[in-house]
Amino acid sequence: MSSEEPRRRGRRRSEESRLSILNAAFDLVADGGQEFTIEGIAARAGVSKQTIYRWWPTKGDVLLESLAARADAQISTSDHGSYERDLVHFLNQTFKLLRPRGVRRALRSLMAEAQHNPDLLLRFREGFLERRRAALFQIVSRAEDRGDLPPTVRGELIGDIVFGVIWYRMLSTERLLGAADALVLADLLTSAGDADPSRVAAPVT
Amino acid sequence: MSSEEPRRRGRRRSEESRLSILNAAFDLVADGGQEFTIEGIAARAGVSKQTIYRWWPTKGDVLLESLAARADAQISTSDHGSYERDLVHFLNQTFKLLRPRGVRRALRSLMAEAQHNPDLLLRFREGFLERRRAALFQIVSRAEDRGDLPPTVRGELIGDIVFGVIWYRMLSTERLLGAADALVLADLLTSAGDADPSRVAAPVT
Amino acid sequence: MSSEEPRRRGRRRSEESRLSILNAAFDLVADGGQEFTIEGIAARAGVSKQTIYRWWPTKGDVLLESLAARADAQISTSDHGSYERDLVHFLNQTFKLLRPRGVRRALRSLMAEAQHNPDLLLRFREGFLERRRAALFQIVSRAEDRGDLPPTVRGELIGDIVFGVIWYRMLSTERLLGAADALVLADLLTSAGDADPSRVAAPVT
Amino acid sequence: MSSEEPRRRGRRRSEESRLSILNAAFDLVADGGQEFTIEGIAARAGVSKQTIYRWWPTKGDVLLESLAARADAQISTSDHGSYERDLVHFLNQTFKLLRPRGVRRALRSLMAEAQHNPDLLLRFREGFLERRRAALFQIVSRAEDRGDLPPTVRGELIGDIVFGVIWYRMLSTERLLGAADALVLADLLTSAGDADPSRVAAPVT
DNA sequence: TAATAAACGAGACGGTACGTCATGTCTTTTT
DNA sequence: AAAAAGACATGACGTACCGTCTCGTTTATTA
Repeated sequence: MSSEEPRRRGRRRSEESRLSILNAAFDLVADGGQEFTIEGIAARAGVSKQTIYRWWPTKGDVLLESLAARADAQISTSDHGSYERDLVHFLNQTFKLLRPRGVRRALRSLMAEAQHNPDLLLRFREGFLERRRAALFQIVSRAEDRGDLPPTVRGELIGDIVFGVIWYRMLSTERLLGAADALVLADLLTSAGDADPSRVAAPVT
Repeated sequence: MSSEEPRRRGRRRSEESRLSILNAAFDLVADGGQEFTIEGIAARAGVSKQTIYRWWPTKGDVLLESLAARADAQISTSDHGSYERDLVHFLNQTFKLLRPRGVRRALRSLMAEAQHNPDLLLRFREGFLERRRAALFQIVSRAEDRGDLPPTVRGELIGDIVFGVIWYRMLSTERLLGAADALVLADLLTSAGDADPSRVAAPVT
Repeated sequence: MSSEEPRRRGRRRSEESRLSILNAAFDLVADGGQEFTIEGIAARAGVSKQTIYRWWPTKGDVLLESLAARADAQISTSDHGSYERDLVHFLNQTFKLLRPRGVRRALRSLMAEAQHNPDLLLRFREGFLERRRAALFQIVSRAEDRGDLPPTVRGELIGDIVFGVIWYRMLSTERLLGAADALVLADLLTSAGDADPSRVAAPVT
Repeated sequence: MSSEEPRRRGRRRSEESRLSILNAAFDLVADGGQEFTIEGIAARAGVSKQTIYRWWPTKGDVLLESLAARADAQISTSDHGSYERDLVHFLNQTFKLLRPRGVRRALRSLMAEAQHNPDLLLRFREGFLERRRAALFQIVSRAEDRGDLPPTVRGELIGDIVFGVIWYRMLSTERLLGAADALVLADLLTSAGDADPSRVAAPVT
């Protein structure tokens, strides 16, 4: 166990500062007032700017660290017996995470930051987007093992559709995704795509 | 009828300035050097800042006007005989529009701008996103008229999937969408989706 | 007689505009709010900027024209029998003209404008300052004719002292000059200054 | 005793920046090219605008600080045996200080600035004008002690006349004051003024 | 009575400087 | 060391005026 890095010299990094920075960053962006700036974070966290710069390359990275933890903690990929039921469960968990306005604002802000900083985009992808995809693919490969996976919609496209719809909605409107959307999406992804025109879809808003 | 605005008094707006501002804005953001600023646009267009502020509320709106024109001009929704063929054609045209790096950069930048300015987001939605959706829905309603539209994927979800995939890809990676993706997507959207015909889709919110 | 400029073609200069510009300029500067700008004058006078630029080179000149008229109208140099009485009368008239805060503000503003525009300073000197001096020198030369003029204080120095004190007070404080000051100043300028002619001037550096 | 400010925390004010700002301001205004602007000062001093705004409320205050130092350093009020000799000495020193065109330009510019900013005028008065008057009054009170002071010209009027003539000349013309003017002025101020000793001077406000 | 011409209001234009804000770096003192 | 405090150079922001330049309209003089 122990061993743990050879115990560096000097004062140790303040866990208190770290946490108050992460919280300040999230709170500021969640509140929606536009003062999401390094100076604003420092002021709200009661911390010097230098302390932020010492540990994170950009304010986007602060946000990223803050959000990645939340997502990992709140979305499971447990087995519910069938591909479709797993999917519905996954989607509902995800939609629930996105219910608070502040969370959506934070994610939108992070995605926006990443657009004019390629390095941050990379870290965002690896530290967040790909982890969400990996979670989804646990479900997919379990379905594959079960022989549950339909032939039409496979591979990366599944992730592109699921997260595509989620992000597109989040970025372009304030309209939330809900349980009904989870059912329709799961249905689409599990249907074999082989012709029984007798079914009638429900009317869409 | 006529109507003909009553011919206002003073000097008229300079069409030359207007165009050079739109082009300068697009060029700057397309070049990727991060100097996409009002001052940069003004300098490159040979125009005073005030002239920009007089006609557009934010630099995002300049970009929006510049991009909306391009998209309208380059994507048609012509009839190719079947829903699937129409879709493939639409998707390929769209993917082609997005081929140049500069166009993608401009769209990503605009989407990013819109994230911290709700008013701009509104204008972006109405002036761009909804117009793209409307184009797609011409194809959809033609399919409906033909009796070509499968029961599973209908209504707003079609747009959410199509544009969701496109935007998600564009915002999170540099990987282009191509002809193969067009076929798979079109196939998905046209398949009846009835592996388990007993299921009934729940109503969508 | 007549002669009268050969009567140019076209519309004649609008006396109404001219007056409302002069008044607007004076009022703005007298009110003390800092909006003493060409645009402000135009707006308040209900006139276009071009009309101001057509007839005056700078806003200082507008003010100059406005003030010169007032001074000429209100200060006479009538004969009151002695040099000293003429002086006292002249000073009191001048102090009275300067009593309204707005007049002082306008003069101060004009003097200030003239400091960073040599051409305007020239016009200010000729159109205002020298005219005030000339008025004073009517009194002085009348005294000379009478044999009333003391030997000590003569020539330009008289003007420098009188207007020096007036302007210095006006520019550096809000303290008004009054009747008592007129008496002391007149006394100083009329005293022979010959109590002890044996005095020797000190060596000059 | 000591008192010694408790040694504040962060980085200390840069004396180098302070001095180059003061010099840049003076040089710019002395050169007469009209680019006496905050941006110009910053550029010439190799300093950011923010650093100027941090320490001085207006560019006039920069100039004031620059000029006050010079005047304090160059004008003494040493004892030359008599009131008149002291005065002549004081005047000649002052005239000498004003000999360089740049110094006059700077003072005129400062006086002009102060005219549309009452707060600056206050600081100008206390930080400059009143200090010059105080210097002069050292001479006057020494004369009083000696019994040297003539009855006619006393109190504030002395300062008003001396500085009135100086400023009026400086603001309204380019004609320099010289040794001859010093003699005449000193003579005027030291003459007993008793052509008609029966008259009594009125008290000055 | 038509043509010509100057002056007018309105208002857009290219500019310059303003004063403010946020960035990322650096320096000093404290823990 | 690491932290808080805070000064620094940089650079963009959005605003205010500057002086110039069209426009369409009005008023006068000349043909």
